[in-house]
Amino acid sequence: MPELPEVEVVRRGLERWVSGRVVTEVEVLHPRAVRRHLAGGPDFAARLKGHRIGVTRRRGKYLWLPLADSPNAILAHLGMSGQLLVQPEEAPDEKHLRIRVRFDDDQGTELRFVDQRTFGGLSLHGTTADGLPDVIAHIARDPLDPAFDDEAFHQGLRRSRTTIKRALLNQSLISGVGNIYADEALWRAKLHYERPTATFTRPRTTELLGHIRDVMNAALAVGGTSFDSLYVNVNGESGYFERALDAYGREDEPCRRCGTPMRRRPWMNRSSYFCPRCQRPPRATPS
DNA sequence: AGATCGCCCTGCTTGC
DNA sequence: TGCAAGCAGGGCGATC
Repeated sequence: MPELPEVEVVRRGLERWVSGRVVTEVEVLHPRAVRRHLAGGPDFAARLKGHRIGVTRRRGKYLWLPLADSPNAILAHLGMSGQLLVQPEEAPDEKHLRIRVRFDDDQGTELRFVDQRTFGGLSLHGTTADGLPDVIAHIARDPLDPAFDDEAFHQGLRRSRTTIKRALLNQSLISGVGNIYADEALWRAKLHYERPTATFTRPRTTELLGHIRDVMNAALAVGGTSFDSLYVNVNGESGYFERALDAYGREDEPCRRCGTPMRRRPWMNRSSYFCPRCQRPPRATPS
């Protein structure tokens, strides 16, 4: 499932292949794909028609395409299974094609939103003074944002009465970290997912942030290659499927540091993967 | 008001 | 072999 690095790969692909083009027609093939656009599919389509796409932007796992000639932006979230594809117009429709956007030029390609599980979607929103779609004003900056405030994040951890993995998945504290990268970063930092955040020292927070950035940048480096090719460019798959993971999905496999079998624990209706030796649980907390 | 939990959705895997 | 349950899980709204 796409997390920050995969979404950034998609953003770059859209910047290369979609920014600057003018929309002529929008087809909404599944209402759930525009459920965040409260006025509905026909309104979504009508309000895009004739507008030029600006430079794509991203925060966390959200990306958006500002309309160059209006104060609005197309907001996109890929959810669990969403893809934004730039396809030849004559390519057959994908099985789970939800939205099609056509352009007025001679490039011969169109933008397609394809999403099997329909957790993702597109919607149109007004933007705040800094260009952010108004409905994601509560989403914190992500750790790859140059303006991310490490000290504010640390103070946020200290203030919260929660545990570290919950905090990492709280998109209003830090955005772009999902279940996979949370487990990867905690493994690298040798931290158990149930560690209380209130006792974090500044060096511990700094080290954890470093691991989060390292693992994201490594994934981005893999996914961000071969940007000349349209195919690799816009679906982001090359980075996603070849990603080397140290923790996520490695139940019963040896820890790459100490060889101890990795464990999986049910957690918040999903799973946490960790090394029982490298990542000791806090005292008086069931592991 | 901050923290937690249920729900949305489909296809693949697992187990009886 | 067939069916049902389990699992994947981000984000939002309801609830405590």
